[in-house]
Order: sequence, then C-alpha cells, then structure tokens
Amino acid sequence: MAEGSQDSVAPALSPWEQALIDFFMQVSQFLGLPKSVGQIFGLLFASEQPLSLDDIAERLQISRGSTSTGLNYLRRFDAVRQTFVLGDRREFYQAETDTSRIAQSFLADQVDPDIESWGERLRFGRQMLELAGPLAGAKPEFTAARLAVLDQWHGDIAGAVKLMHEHFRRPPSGGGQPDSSTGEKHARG
Amino acid sequence: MAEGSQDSVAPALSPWEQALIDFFMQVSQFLGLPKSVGQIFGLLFASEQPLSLDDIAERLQISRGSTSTGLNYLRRFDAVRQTFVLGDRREFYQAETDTSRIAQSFLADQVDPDIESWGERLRFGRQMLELAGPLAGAKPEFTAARLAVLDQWHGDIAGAVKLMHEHFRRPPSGGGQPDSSTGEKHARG
DNA sequence: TGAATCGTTCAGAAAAAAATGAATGATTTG
DNA sequence: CAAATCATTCATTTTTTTCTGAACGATTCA
Repeated sequence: MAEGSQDSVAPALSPWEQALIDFFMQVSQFLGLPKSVGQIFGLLFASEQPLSLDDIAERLQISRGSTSTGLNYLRRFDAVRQTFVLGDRREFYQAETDTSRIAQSFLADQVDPDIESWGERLRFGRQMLELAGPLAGAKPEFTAARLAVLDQWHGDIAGAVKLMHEHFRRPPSGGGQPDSSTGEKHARG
Repeated sequence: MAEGSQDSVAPALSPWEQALIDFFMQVSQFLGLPKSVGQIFGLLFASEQPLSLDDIAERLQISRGSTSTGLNYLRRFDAVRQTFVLGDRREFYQAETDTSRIAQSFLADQVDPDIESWGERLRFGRQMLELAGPLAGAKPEFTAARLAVLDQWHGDIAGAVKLMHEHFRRPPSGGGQPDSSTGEKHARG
C-alpha cells in the first residue's frame, strides 16, 4: 500500500526485509565487499517496488554517500536493474534475480583482473630471474623448479576461474522460469 | 647448538625472495587473508631450506605473534609442511607446492562452512515465512517467487563450489612432475 | 628440580577500510 | 535564467582489522 507516513519516520524493517538484508550482508562480506553493499541489495531484493537512492538510505539508515557508492558496486556487477518511473526524475533500482548474470559480471570485474595481473607479474618475474641468472641468490635448479610450480599455480587457478565462467555461462539446472511475479509494471502516470 | 648467526642483523631479502613475497601477499589479500600470511608463505616458497618461526619473523621483520598466527592459517590450509630437524627442538616449515592440496583445504575451511551456513539460514528463513504467512508484510506470491530465487542462488553457488572441489580433486593438466628438486630429504617425522 | 627455550595468546597500538555529510556538478523545472 | 532536485565525490570521522610485544604454559635439557 501507499506509504501513509511522511518524512523523518524510519519505516522499520519488516522481519522479511531484515532477514534478507542480513543474509546478503553476509554474502557481501564473504565476497570481500563492504557490508553496505549487501544491505542495499538485500533491501532491494526484499522489495517488490523499485526503490530510489533516498528510499534506500532512509530505510537502512545509512548515509546517501554510502548508498551511492554501494549502488555503484551493484551496478558494476549488474546486480541491480535501473528502472525509470514516469513523472519522477530520480532513478529507481530493483534487484537483479538472475544469478548467472551477476556471477558473470562479478567474475569479470573482481576476479579476472587479478588473475591476469598475477600472470603478468609471473611473466615479469621469470624474465628478471632468467636475466639475473644465478646471481639471484639461490641455486638455479631450485629456482627453476619453483618457477615451474608457480606456473602450475597460475594455470590451476586460471583453470578454476574458467570453469566458473563456464558454470555461470548457461542457465542453471532448474530450468529458466522467467520470474513472472516480479514482472510487475510500476511505471504509472 | 647449531646456531650459526645469532646477531640482530636483518639478512636483507634477495630480489628473488622479495618478488615472491610480494606476489603471495597479493594472492593473500585477494583471498581475504591478512597480508602477513602471504608474506610468510612467499618467504617459505622462496627458501630451499625449511625455516623456523624465528627465522621467518626475523627475515620479514614482523612480530613473533603475527608469525605464529600466520603459520596457523597456513597450517589450516595445509599450505605449509612441518619438518623436524635433528638436534633442534624448534619446528621448521616449508611451503607446500601442491596446489590441489592447498586449494582443497582452503575450500573446506574457508568456503564450505559459509555455503553451509547460508543454506541453513535459508531453510530457517523459509520456515519462518511459511509460518508467518502473509503477516510478513509482503504479498505471498512475491515472497514465494523470491524464495524460489534464493534457492536458485544457493544451488547455483553450491554448484560452483562443488565444481571447484572436483577441479582440484585431481592433479592438474600438467602431468604429475613430482617436484624432484624440492624433494630434499632432511630428518622427517 | 630449576633454568632455558619455544610457541601461543591476548590486551593495547597501529593500520586499513568503510561510513558520514557537506560541497560539487549536472540536470530539470518554473 | 534562477531555483530546485539529484547523484556523486572527497576530506574527515568512525569502525574494523591486523600487528605488536610482553606474559604465560609447556617442554626440554643439564
């Protein structure tokens, strides 16, 4: 229903909202993201209607700054859908429910760059060592063996990441139910 | 008895050591672990001989407390091998080079518990909602749809984790080179 | 048994990360 | 065009994490 109460009143989170916020807060911290990101996503996920930045900040009692930053994260991962409400200049957000989509973006933005950077670093280090030769301070055979291990490390991890990409490329086992009940049209005049 | 250098001189890290320490420090931070953990592993990885806790603390110029804590982490993940040197009461460590082994332990210790905890939390939340029914403050069809999405989330992620487990269960593509040059035998237990 | 050596633990210090909120720039409305 | 609305940015404050180092218990050695 339409919110009867006006400003300054903290609308008190329902248990439903609270549970989802807590849940995604944990997920967020597991992924090494600020907890506010999880909070925001949780609130959006719990909400049937799209919410504006101010809605979110007010409901969660966090600053607009944090909210803005958090929404940026979520946008980066395509974890949030931006919807436009007629007659309202503000931007409204709702939670993306497609896991694959989010996971792919997350991998691309948060994981791939690191893996790639490690690869570069390894290549560089190897070059340096090959140039410096035995001067580096350790036995050549030993360093050679270590370099081999490093390559294995990198290849192994990169392989795991590739596997994740593939896993999230295709829709999961459940069979794609297009989430009918969420498809409410809200853009009203 | 066999104490060669008892002075306070920090032996100055070689470029080889420095490079590896930096590298694993980055990996460590990526994984959400204290950077000292990465430093310690890097130093061990760079060193042909096993090192004692004091060796590590001294070379890295970090406190014994941090070193002890860091070594605990590494032991948890089987990222470190404990070796016993004859005539020395202290414990010596060297880096485990088998990626699979480390990855498996890491998954088991750092990832699996979270996934499981999420699962519990979801089951619990679902129960609560089913009991509370429409009282929870949102339309039943909507909450039902959301719960379905949550299940998909969890299953999807759990699937990814299982995939990782499988990936690291078997030795990686490279064909098992038994790491001959590292296989130095010193008093084992 | 007593002195010495080891490794761990934990309260406090230091460092790092995140949140805040006012200033900023951009866009729209009257 | 000026006023108003909106989202972002950034210097500062707050919170969280990590490191430190001395105290402690355990073990070994003489």
